Amino acid sequence: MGIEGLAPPQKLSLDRAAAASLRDAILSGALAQGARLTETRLAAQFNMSRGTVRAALQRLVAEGLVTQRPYSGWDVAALSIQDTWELSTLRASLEALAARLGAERIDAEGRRSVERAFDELRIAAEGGSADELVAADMGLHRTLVALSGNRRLGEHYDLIANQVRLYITSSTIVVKNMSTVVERHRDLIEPILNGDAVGAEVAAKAHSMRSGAEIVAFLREQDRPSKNGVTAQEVRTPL
Amino acid sequence: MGIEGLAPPQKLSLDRAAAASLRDAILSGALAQGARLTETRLAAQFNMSRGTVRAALQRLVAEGLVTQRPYSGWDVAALSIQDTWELSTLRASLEALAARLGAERIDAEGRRSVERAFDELRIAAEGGSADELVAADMGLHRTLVALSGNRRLGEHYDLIANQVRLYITSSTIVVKNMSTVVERHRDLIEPILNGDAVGAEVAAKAHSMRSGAEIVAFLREQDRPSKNGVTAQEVRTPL
DNA sequence: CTTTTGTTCATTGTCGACAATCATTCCGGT
DNA sequence: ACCGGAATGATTGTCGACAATGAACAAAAG
Repeated sequence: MGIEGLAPPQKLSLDRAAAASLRDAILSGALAQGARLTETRLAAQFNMSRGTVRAALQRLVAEGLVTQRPYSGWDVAALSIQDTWELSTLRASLEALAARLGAERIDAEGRRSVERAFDELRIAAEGGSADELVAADMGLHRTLVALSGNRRLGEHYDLIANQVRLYITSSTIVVKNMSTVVERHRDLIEPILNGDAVGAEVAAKAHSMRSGAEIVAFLREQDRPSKNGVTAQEVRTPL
Repeated sequence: MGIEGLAPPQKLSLDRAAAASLRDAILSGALAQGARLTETRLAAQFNMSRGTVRAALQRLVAEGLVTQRPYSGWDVAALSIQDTWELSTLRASLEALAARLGAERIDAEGRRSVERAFDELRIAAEGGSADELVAADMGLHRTLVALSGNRRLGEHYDLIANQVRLYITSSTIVVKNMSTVVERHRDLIEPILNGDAVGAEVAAKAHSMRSGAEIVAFLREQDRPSKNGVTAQEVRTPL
């Protein structure tokens, strides 16, 4: 047994670090959807070789945050309304699966982790910023997915959740009613905590579908002409 | 509108070509699970630079067919029984979703494509080889997924289906009863062709879960000690 | 003999330079 | 003015060399 509470100083390889930096920039909205990414410029900004940023970009392609057009360039992924529908549908399906599995195998420690995440959400809903609320929301969902005990499910969920974040942060969706958020998540976690597998599955699907439908409705309402990333604004804030 | 069934002569970039070659070798079983892959040797065999094979390997990592151990090496993915369970569960969920969506929006052309794929399966079941049967089976399922109209669902499904292929081909699972295969798939496609969404979802989940359970049972029966890729046999046939 | 430490070697990580490709621009012809 | 095609510039694709790292082995201490 190692020394308690002493994590190894994880040294990321350069390309991983670069990928992390780019990922943050994209998910925070600093890099707009559809923005062009050139290897040379990134290499200069990051003080590293082009091959290294190339590796980083390929990682992000695998995550669905960047698209590669051969011999032409790399773009920050631009999501159409069709894409948001696809992502919402997929997310609902995966969360429903996770909820069912989680309810089947939840134990004392699992309950604690869920309740802890739920408390964080409550706190954020009362006095936190919008960003904190979004973070707590995603944190709770991630906790539920982890509860399923299915590592691959978690991986695929992360991929999708990250892409969902793409348009959540970019469009700064405001939550109408803070207390509603808490209520909804209480309904979501209750059957899981009770070990009610089918109830959890139903609740999770309803929860995800509703939030997905709301996002799609919000984007439709905006009626922005960026059906396919036509806007392609440049970088909002420099790296 | 282009000429029917005439795809442009896609010249893959070198790293894509290398990735394709490696993918084939892995999925065909020529490269055993857990086999070590060294950049230098592959570069020599493929007559290309190390950086290029590196890019190819990274693609395969994203597909879940290869694992990367930093500063240490690349391995062909080795799946434990836990992994097969995870993959089966995920696949079942995605196929159920696809079946429901497909049943909701099927049209005349969709019906034709499904029936065509089903015919191929029937033919393969009667007079084809085992490989052909597996290919037709996967083809039918892929057709159903495409029917959902959800591109991302297709992408995630492909990732999982490829990993499933990893242990299907490696363990050469033999089908006991050819006619059973056809029967089962008839039950699967019938509600979809009828536009029965909930029936399709139920049938698809049942179909996938059963096949997954059978595979897990088969692997358990084999009781091979490769719980975590400990076997790590070398390359069976040279590239 | 076991455990720890030092060393060597194979392999990955990173880099800068050159080649292939694509998008644009410019020019001549009509 | 309009259109086609060649030149041009920018960007990605590919390569070989050097540095950093980890794993296996050997040596020394207990």
